[in-house]
Amino acid sequence: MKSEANQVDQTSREKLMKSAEHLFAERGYDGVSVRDIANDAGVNSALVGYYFGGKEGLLAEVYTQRCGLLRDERAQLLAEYSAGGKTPSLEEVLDAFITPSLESARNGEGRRSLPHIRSILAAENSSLLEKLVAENFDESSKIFVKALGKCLPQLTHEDVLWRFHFLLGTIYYTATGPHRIKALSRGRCDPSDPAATKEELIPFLVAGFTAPSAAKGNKRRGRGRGNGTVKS
Amino acid sequence: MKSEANQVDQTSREKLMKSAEHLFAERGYDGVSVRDIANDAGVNSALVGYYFGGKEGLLAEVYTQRCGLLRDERAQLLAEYSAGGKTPSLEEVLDAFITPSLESARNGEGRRSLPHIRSILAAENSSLLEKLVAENFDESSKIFVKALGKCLPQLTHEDVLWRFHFLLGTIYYTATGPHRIKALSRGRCDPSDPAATKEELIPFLVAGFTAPSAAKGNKRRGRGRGNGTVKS
DNA sequence: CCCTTATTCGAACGAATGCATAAAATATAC
DNA sequence: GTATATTTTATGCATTCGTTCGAATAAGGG
Repeated sequence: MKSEANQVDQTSREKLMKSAEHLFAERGYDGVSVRDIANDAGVNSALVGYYFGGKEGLLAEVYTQRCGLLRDERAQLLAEYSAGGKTPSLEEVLDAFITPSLESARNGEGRRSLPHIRSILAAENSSLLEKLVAENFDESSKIFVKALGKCLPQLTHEDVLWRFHFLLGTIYYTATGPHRIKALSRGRCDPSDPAATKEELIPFLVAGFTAPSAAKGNKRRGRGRGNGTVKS
Repeated sequence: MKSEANQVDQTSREKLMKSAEHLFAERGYDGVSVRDIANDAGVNSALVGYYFGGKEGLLAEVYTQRCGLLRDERAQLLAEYSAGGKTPSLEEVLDAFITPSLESARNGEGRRSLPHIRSILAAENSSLLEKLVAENFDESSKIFVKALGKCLPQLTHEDVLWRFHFLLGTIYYTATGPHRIKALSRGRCDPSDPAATKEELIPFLVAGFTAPSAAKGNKRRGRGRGNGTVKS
């Protein structure tokens, strides 16, 4: 036992990052002061400047680290589904992408913090965020978009991108605003339950992704209304 | 000519609300000061206290007004689709719900501000937001959930709620984080174009909503994986 | 032991915040 | 014209913000 980050023996730097992640996810970037974070971590607030150069640096560090974990988990799951050179099914690709997002509770106790932080920053601090996203996520996204495209050869690249965008929306909203559906359903739909969420989300997404292409370039895409009308 | 809110003849109150909507949507609640808003509106900052009782009151006023407009637009579209006692199709219900969200640019020039504001508040000021949402939206949501359920009798109520939740995610994320897909597609997918977004979103959602039920109670739900695997 | 380096701490800074108040300006009524 | 009510402006206040600085403490090598 080398007492790395086992339990009690955290360095001040680690304490700060942990508290920052927690508080940023809970109250947003502008909603939390450096003093709040340092207080929650039980260290002096000047350490934020010492270790991270300032509040923004602390945020960037937290975000980058979290992104790395998430990205690795996703890549590993995708690799498992691709074992033996097999091409993963659409369901499997979606599962590999979604599962780590819903269960990002493993390391420490960080509630589903990354998507939460991410969606907060999208609004509050968009300039900094865009840089962080580009640095940490674009590459990972491209891998999954490619995997999705391989499952869906009948779609244009743009179709896949659009639907990937919608997929992101469902994930982020599930992390950000779970209260509304919980209230509407009187507690019976609980987006904070990863298993239940996945059970509902995957079939929804599979069907959405396999819908006929909507690209304009697709001259003959039969539409009219497709099967839009449901027998009622 | 009563010079209500025609064009140039805005009252200071209106100017404040307009600027507040704009700035809140752009930088978040904590990210904007009362002075910023008043400055942008070209009026004195004390008017915020005079007219709205403070910053929170201003936000509540903006949010409530915007919600009312959105709710009315949605209701009107749904009524149009229900003309003559006919039951609207799934596509039509979705269209009635989505279109006003994507095009909330009409009044003034407010970019798609409401979903943006909404998603910001979800993180920043959740206590105030939850009250506002409950006051302004729950009733409207129930109407659409009911309309959706009528289109999808084979689904359980919980299924419909879950999918409605996913639908909200796609809308909010489209309003909040359009940059990522725009960058990934090198500008060819533009979520700020309502028509293009709808053309992609509606087929995706129709397919997702008509997917077989995923409810656990539904013992016999037909196929194990549906058409999840695509011919490749 | 001393000396160097890395950390931690308390205090303070200027700037910006939300809010309240009083005076000035304008409109309205008589 | 005068008095009253409404709207706008200007200013001040107490607080909090992120950051910086110098001193105090801990750690380690010679």
